Amino acid sequence: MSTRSEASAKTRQRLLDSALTLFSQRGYSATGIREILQASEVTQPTLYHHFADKASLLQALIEQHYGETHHRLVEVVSAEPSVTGKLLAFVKTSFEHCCTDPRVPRLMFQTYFGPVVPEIDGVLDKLTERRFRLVVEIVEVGVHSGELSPSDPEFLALSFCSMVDQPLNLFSRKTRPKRYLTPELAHAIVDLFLKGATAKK
Amino acid sequence: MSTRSEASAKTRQRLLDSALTLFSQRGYSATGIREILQASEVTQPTLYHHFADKASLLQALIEQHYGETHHRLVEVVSAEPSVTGKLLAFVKTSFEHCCTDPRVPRLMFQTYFGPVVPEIDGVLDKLTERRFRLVVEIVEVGVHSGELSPSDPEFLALSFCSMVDQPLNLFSRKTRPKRYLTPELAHAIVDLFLKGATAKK
DNA sequence: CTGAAAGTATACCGATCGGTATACGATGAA
DNA sequence: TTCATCGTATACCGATCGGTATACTTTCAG
Repeated sequence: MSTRSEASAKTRQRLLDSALTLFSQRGYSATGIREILQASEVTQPTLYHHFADKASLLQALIEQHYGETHHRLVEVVSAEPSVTGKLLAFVKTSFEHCCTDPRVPRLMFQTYFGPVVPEIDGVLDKLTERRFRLVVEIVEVGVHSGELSPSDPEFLALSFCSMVDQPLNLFSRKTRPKRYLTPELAHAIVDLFLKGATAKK
Repeated sequence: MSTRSEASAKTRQRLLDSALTLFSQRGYSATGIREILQASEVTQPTLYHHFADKASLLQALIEQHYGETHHRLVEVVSAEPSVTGKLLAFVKTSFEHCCTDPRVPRLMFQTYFGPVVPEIDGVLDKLTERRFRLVVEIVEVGVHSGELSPSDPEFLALSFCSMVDQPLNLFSRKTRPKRYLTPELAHAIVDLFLKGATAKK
């Protein structure tokens, strides 16, 4: 049992955790390495023992959390047979992730929509595209089966993602995202996407 | 004819223009004052003659452009009698503004969604809320008249704004937003919002 | 037992940050 | 003509930035 490497991994994780907190609040470029050191109670040489530089910290965070999130997303979507079920699972799972740790989506949106971070440019685009493709695939099935109207699947997916991601982005900034990102809101979004806002006679 | 104050105003405008370009690209905190000076071909004392500090530059930019944009938005929305017409005018005008100068929405989204800028905190929230209220009012009329389904107007407005703003945010980053933010897309968004994605029989 | 890994403590590097000080040149309004 | 305004040029301030160097413990693995 290697107590040694356990402690090492714990130190590394403490660094990542502090970086996640600070990056998601103040942003990457506005967060100093010293702040991360102080928050994680680690000295500077130790940080550079675990990570090559500041950018590597951000990269490690993005890849770790994006990987976990996407894996889970594919899982729950696959488990649902119907198009409606897949869409609902997509929204609910996205909401749940945000409620579990709002820092993660906060960092993602912040890095994606915020100022360009040259060291990361491209990586985030690929990961975001992957998530978007997941929705496109769901919608394509619906269009082909005649369940959805014969619109451009890319347009439908864009609009659906917008209806999901904008609230995610907005409410991940609040102190208690759970108050807003409810299962009821998830249902309402899918319902509006499918049926529209026009009154039924 | 005051050639003197004309030149002064021109210098001030050159500073604002360079700041808008740089802030919208690299972000507020990542943009140095020296970069702005170099881009606008002005010396440091001159900058501090026109503006108290770096934050005042950002504040001036936000108030100026947000004011103009909102004024125009209220104008075109009021000119349309129907709810559908108002919504369409809202989207089209928002798109047009972005095509005219993508730096403006880029700066807005960047400042709003990006890292917190303490000097500006609160100002942007108020301005964004004002725009949101405009949509809520439109939707409320539709709900009361029976034109729209009896849902929560705040929810409908949130979803509608999401469908508009997310593409705005995404495409304002592209080199030629005009390629994406077309009148056809504006129509499609309003149509989807009203009728939903479910196939009609 | 030994030596590499993981850690602390401290000091330093060059560069850049936002902002200020000083001295002086041009110009237009009074 | 006088004088405040608008401007340039240049140098400087203290602080912080990301990152490195050095020297010294502690601890587990081979």
